[in-house]
Amino acid sequence: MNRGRPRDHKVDEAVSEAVREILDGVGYQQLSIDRVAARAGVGKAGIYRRWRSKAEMVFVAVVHGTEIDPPPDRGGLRADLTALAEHILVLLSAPHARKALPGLIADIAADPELATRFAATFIDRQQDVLTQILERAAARGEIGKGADPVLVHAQLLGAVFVHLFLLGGTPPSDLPRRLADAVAAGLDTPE
Amino acid sequence: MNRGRPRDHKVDEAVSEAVREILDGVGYQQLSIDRVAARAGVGKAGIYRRWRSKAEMVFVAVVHGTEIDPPPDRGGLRADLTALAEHILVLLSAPHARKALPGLIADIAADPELATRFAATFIDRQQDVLTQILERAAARGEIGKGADPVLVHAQLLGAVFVHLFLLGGTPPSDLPRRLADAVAAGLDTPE
Amino acid sequence: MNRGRPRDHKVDEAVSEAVREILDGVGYQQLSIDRVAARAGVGKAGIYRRWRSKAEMVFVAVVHGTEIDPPPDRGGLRADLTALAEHILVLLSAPHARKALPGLIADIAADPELATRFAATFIDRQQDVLTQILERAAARGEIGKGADPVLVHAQLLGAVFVHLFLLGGTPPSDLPRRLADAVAAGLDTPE
Amino acid sequence: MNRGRPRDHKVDEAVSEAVREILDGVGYQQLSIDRVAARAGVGKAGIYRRWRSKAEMVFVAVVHGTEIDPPPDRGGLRADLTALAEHILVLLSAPHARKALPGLIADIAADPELATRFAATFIDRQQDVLTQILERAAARGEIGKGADPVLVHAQLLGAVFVHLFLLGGTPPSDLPRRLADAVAAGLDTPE
DNA sequence: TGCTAAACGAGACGGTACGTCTTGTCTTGCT
DNA sequence: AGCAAGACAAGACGTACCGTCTCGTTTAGCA
Repeated sequence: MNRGRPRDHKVDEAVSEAVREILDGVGYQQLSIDRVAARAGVGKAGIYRRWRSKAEMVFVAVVHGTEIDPPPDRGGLRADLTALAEHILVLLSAPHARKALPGLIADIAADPELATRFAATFIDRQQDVLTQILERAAARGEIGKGADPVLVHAQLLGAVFVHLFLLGGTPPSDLPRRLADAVAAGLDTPE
Repeated sequence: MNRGRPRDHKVDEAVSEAVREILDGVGYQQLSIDRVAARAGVGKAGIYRRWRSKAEMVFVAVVHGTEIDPPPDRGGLRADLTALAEHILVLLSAPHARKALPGLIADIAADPELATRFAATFIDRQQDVLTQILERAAARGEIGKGADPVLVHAQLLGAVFVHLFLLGGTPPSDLPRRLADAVAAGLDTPE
Repeated sequence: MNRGRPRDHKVDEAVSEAVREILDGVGYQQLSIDRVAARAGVGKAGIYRRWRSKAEMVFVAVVHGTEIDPPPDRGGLRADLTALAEHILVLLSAPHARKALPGLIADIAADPELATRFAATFIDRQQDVLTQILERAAARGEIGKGADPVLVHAQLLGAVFVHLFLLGGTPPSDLPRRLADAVAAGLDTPE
Repeated sequence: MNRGRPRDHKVDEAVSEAVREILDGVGYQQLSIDRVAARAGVGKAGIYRRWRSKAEMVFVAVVHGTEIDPPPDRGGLRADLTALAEHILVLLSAPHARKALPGLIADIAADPELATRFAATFIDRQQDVLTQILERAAARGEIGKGADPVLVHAQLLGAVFVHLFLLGGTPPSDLPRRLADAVAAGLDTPE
């Protein structure tokens, strides 16, 4: 039996929207629960009822719905990897994500419970996709069977992350292709 | 002409030590300027006189002195890359660094002036080293001349970063070697 | 015509009991509507349906039923006044009252509507009783006719209040008698 | 040795003034620490550094400086008592006091430490004055020596309190004289 | 027996205030 | 002029209540 007044979905939406607006405006560090509540026209209790912390709230507002589709077969390893790298780059360079990610990752790293959730929703999906890509490539005979999807994924995601958040400027537009080429070249001679 | 009392080097040392102790103890987010001042037995003004922000202070205390030596030639591309990856891994997984880096990167990303300094002290050195390594390999004929040190460096650093801060656990001990192998394999065949 | 579900008397009782328990436990300031509702196993709406505020609710739970009986003639002014002072002392020093009164009076003083009600149920009764006592004493010839019941009542009630709530400790057990003596002495020479 | 920046007296003054303005405006219950800080242009920390609670802050702002002077001899018991009653009435019916006292007394009653302080600054002074008055009257032969200053004070203060805070309206202007007469009459005849 | 209306417990809603903590600046007396 | 100490204004933190509301359920009188 469902007791009590049910939660109002409008609150979730208003908060998510306010989070994105504030991220765009002043960034993650200047985003405070008070500010989000005021902007969303929502009580602070309504936020704490849903999320344990600022990081969790932003995580849901920014990362939610970024699930990757099962990757269409583009006919070859390089094309598949390019598509995946492109997808990662688009996710991470979306305006909200770009503003939120460094701070969000810092808070996630300090909160094991949230880290688990982040890994499950974000990392694992991409690794799964990569696993499929590598299996398809192996089936085609492009590469051997020993390729480690975790390592390859770390190279792709890591390289995009470094470009976006450590090198500062806009990454070169051909980054996904060049990255996919480099990674694929490292794979195609079966070890 | 130098007027007034000269700065006391003991302050710098006491602060750096306090920063490292607090990082070890409670991590970057719980480290506050007040706490550092109290722990170091130093006035807050003495800290603000030296550093503009918590991020800058921690940056100096943690990243300072991590300059990489000119890389000894280990005789081959893979060995050189393994050594570099190993170096990066050691830097990033040192206890203080591991505690500080996610938060530090977040604050750096939000502070352009500091971002420039971080890039200069940390990123550029590693890229320089990598440039030397790639030039030596090209001279040996192991690879062609077109290799992009920025991209390769992003793969190395990024992959280590992802393992340490997004995957959570301890990275496999052979990560540097496997990473170097993968990257080198991507370079072998002159494009 | 009485349509709809009638109010459940158990709610009134459960709330009154919860109020008294919480007063005994943590006092008036820590008593909140939420807490009473939770303790009584009652919805907050059920409370607000009956009382406009915490003060009103506590007022009913604590002061209710403290109506004074028509005062038996004890044969003399001093005896009558002692009985009244004793009655007031007992009312005010009952455990719940002692915990509730200072805060309750503060809230009553800030709420004119409630102040009216409090005066009618609490003050006026005592003044009426005192009026009877003074009239009986005048009829006996103990005092003249000009005695002001309001002033006398203020001395009695006020002195008890000061002892209980401003002097802190337990008032001396002979307070009612001594107070009645002093007040009677001030009356008995007809002015 | 006095280390650190000394407290700024302007803060004390600004807070006291803000407290009085807010009391005049909206009363004790609506006076919040946040509101006082904002009105005074002062940080909340500056308030909590000085006072433990709202009650303590208001107590100092409202009751401070109400110390009674050593009472001039007005030549007779009734005149002395009238002067004292008048003094008490003036103190309690001053605008700030009238707004603050009910709530303040409630909070004081719930805080033993503050109750002690309140008794010492407010009650004890008046009792001392009354003791002198009674001793002078005894020396004049107006009354006996057994008069209890505590009881007499409770009658005076209590009666004024009841008039001001329980009866609601403005007390009659001759209240001090009539009260002094009644009390004096109760003392005249040495018991 | 079914219908309607109000009361029921539960708990979410937008707000306000709490008391604490942190930030970056400022002000002492001492060195 | 640098130093340690610590006060300053500002404002965020997470919690607790406020008084209102919205659920699904229960209990009555009326049809």
